[in-house]
Amino acid sequence: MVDRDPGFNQVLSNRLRTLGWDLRSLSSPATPEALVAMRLNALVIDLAVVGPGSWEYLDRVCSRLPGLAVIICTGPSSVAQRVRGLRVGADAWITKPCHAEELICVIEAAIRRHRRNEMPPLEESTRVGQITIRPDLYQAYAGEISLELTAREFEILNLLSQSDRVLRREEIYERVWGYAMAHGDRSVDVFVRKLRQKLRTASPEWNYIHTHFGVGYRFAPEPDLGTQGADSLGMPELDVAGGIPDDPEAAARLLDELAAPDRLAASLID
Amino acid sequence: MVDRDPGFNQVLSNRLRTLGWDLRSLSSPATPEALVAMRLNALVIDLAVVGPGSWEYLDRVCSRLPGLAVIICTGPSSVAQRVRGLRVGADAWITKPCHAEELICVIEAAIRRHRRNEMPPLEESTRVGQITIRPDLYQAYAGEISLELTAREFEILNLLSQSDRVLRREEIYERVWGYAMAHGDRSVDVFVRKLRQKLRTASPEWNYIHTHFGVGYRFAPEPDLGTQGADSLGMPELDVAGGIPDDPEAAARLLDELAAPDRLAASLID
DNA sequence: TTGCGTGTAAATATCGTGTTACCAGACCTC
DNA sequence: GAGGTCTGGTAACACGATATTTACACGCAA
Repeated sequence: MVDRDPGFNQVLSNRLRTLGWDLRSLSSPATPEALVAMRLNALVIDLAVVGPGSWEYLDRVCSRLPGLAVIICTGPSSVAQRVRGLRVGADAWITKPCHAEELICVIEAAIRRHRRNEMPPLEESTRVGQITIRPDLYQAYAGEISLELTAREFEILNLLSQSDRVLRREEIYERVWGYAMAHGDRSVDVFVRKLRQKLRTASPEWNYIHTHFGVGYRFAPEPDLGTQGADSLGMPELDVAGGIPDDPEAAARLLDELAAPDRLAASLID
Repeated sequence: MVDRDPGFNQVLSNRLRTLGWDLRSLSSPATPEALVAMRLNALVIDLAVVGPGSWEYLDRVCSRLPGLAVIICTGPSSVAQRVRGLRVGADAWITKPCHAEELICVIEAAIRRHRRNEMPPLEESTRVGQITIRPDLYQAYAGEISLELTAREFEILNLLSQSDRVLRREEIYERVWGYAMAHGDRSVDVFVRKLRQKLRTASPEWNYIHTHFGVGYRFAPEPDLGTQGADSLGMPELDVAGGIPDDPEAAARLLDELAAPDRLAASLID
């Protein structure tokens, strides 16, 4: 944003920050090259700040950054001025004073247009344990060989792998299926079973999906300690990844477990 | 244009015709399907003509034709209304009365943004497998001989070949046809079949388009190992690239396939 | 009209999904 | 710790969803 009005600046930056936008506020126009370096999505500019030579400046900016959304937000103007600004390459012209919300909508509309035909954000493949998850191929691999996951299996694995928390069945169902889980539905269990089977055949010495009894499932790649290490310690390793869960119910359960250590082993069937 | 004001209509149509635009003037809103059939670049609409249900109508139009530039040109309105219109998907909101010239500039700006992203700058001929894709001729070749692709077939092939990802049908449809795919539409499947057939006759020993069940299609030229020695052996050559998998389950599956060769083709749809 | 490209409809083949039933293990109460 | 109850794991199966293919109708242009 290039603007000198402190109030306008304040209102807009507050609103945008709560929306999670990254705003840079300047009180004088930057060179087109500087704008390129900023890697902007949109530019909101008050022509009064630019002063004489506005049209030339605007022209240079628009031709240097054809993909940039340019919104002119300035004081009273004539039709001829607005026509000229739009012809030069601006995407919209807003007359001050204006509502912040309306300006934001106009910016969004301009960016939306620009974004529409861009290739979707390249989803990176992630490695977890011995498994590679490739969202671009809707598939997971152990080394080079595919796990042959179905679409739904992949979505569940992908969801689980993106979080260290314990996910309740209802949560999983709602995020994968897209609607609320019916009471008594065991679909998630069944798919977790299929996933586990395919994970086990592809990478037998690791455990990936852990059961939290009465709660849900948690994804965490862990080398399979093969049942021999646990006895020697005399007590199971207490390593709830991520510490105390955010979910108050799960936290309460954890505290219960700490208070009754004799029942701890049972809760970690993993 | 959807508007009932005769004067406004007259002025605008005169001006647009001298600019060489093709204008269709309606006095009542058309269904999204009718708009699709018109193959428009932009839609200028007075919400007063739509009456109640304007937002729903606007929503349907914008989601059905994501590539259409929508300009709302209507009487006095509140900030909330304008915000809502823009949020739903309109590109601009002009308040009547307005200057024809300014409205035209706004339309131009919206179309300009839309057009900019339409044609990928890539005009070079690319080679994939045994096929050469020539965007400048709208045609693909195997060596010197043309595949005789139709325009739509070529566009789909060109789109697929530019990405290694799995592309969902809706994605393919929207980028090739230019508007949202109707539910249950199988056009993409049919064109993929025609493409596959032409690719197979031109280059039988390669596979190009791979099906990802429940997801979509992916383009990747891969030499097709097998199917040519099959007759002499009386059994399909089982040479899945990489030989027999280490994974016991996959190996078992291969043995199953050997036992029931008639099901082999189906299992190799990839 | 004919020919061509395009899109729809229907038949078929195949695969995936989710239900169900049953069993094993875990939890709770006593 | 024993018995009852509940939760989760497993397998089989029927149904529904999805893909492929063929055939055909429509629109457009020569």
